[in-house]
Amino acid sequence: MDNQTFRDFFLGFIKIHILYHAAKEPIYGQEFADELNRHGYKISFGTLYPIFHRLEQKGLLIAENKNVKGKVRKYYIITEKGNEILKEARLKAKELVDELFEN
Amino acid sequence: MDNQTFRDFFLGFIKIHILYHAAKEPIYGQEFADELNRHGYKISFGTLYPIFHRLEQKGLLIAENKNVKGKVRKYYIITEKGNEILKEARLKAKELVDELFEN
DNA sequence: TACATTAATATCGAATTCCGATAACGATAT
DNA sequence: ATATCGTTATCGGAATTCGATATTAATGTA
Repeated sequence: MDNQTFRDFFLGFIKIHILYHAAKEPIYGQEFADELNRHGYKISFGTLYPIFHRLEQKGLLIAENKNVKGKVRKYYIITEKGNEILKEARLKAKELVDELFEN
Repeated sequence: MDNQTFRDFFLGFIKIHILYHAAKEPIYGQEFADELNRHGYKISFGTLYPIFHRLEQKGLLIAENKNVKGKVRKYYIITEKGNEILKEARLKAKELVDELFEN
């Protein structure tokens, strides 16, 4: 599968995963991108950061700046609203994927 | 979940579902849109038809015009390449969704 | 003090995609 | 002939995506 098709199909999944990870612990862009890379998923910062910004604007994440070894990191954690959306999205995602395996 | 968020998260899933359905039987736009609607998923024709066109251009679907009761329908079926992509996408989708339920 | 380095976020402009609305199509019915 | 019907195509504006580049702020080092 070429990269363009991959992103076309899976960028939405990745957005849900952002919520999922931000529900478990605070996350920040660089680290999240690295983890995606480790799993073979590439996403440009020019795509990733605006996604964080929009999720924040929609009230699904909140950001907090933190100084770590002199570098400013922007940690995101999920909001209550974000958690509701996450649960809903997770169920829908499961339904849709289960269907793909129905004969 | 508002409609915009929904589409943002799930349009990729829907594209995979297009391949899935076109692998089972010939599908056409109007009918596919109706079925999405029945399941509560709304997608505009201005979005749907270009998706079909691009999947065709990429060689994942092929189209065949058919006259049904005097109306021209464009039936799409999956290609061999499309089938490979579908299988790959389905596995990745399953992995990603399973992860969402870990812990 | 100045300057380079580093980890990280922000933003740019071009290309692509998405969307609701509108147009177009071609066959049948009136 | 023209109205209607089911269907596909396309329009223009908005939003998103992308790779590349700029920016930030603290630290290290000369």
